[in-house]
Amino acid sequence: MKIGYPCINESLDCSSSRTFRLASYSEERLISSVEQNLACLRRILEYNVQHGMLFFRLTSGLVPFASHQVNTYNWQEHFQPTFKSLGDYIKSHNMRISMHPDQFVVLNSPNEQTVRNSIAELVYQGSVLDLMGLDTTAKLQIHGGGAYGDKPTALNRFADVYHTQLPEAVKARLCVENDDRTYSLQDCLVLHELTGMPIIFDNFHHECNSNGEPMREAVQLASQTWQPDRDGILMMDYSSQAPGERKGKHVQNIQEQLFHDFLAETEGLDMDLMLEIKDKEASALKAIEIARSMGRLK
DNA sequence: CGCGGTCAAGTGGCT
DNA sequence: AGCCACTTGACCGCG
Repeated sequence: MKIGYPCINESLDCSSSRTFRLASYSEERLISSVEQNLACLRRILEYNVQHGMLFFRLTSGLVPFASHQVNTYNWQEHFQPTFKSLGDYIKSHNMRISMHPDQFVVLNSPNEQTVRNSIAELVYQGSVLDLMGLDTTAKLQIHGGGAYGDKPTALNRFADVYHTQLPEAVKARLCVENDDRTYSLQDCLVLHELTGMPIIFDNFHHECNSNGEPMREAVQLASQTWQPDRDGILMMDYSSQAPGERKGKHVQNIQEQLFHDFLAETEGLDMDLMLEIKDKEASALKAIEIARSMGRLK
């Protein structure tokens, strides 16, 4: 098991997602931002290794406007050595990496332009992992998208786009994650049947939106969609409800008892855990201690 | 230098 | 009808 956190390290005084407004786009600004982002990413990865956190989600903002038409610069070539070096560091420390394209990536949108933009974004994010030289256990996770009042049709539209429009380099990394209101684990299993994509399982979304499967059974169902030699072991997002807040809001700090209970419930199941908790590495560090105390982590 | 408005992009649930 | 949340705030102009 590896444990990590997404995108941002709050202990370090740098961000790996520096950007700028579209109105102030320039090649110089782009190059300067990417340089700073990759330098910060290096520091974050080093911090993670020092603290035993071997699962990390790269921010979508590493390369500003990477999939926007304004950006015609060949940043792939310019930064290839830097990406390669980062990838070598990741591999030499046996880290697991994911990326999570944001909510604007909707493969089953009825709007063709939205689909085209979504594919361009997936190509960008996949190319970051490719440039790093990471194998296909490094994943891109997206949600099922909208239902548009007719979920079966929307699911089929997703599968059609998957088969007819996605490059192989994206398909090799793409995973679907159950979301908290539209596409439950069962819906994702349908998508898995239609496409072969593995399912990234989110325990908190499952608590918000499911068909009643007990947590252990749900983890096992998702785990079965991962081909070990192609995909690696199950990736999971872990979180819990912020007490007193509206349903679906992520907690600020890890609730240690709930995390302990989750590990007890999933004993013997292999997975890597991404802690989607607001305070980032602070909770990831606590989670690592708990997992160690339960013999789930060295 | 701190604050508030705004920023490439989508969708659905809540108030 | 508009706001909010979502895996993640950061930028920019103004006082």
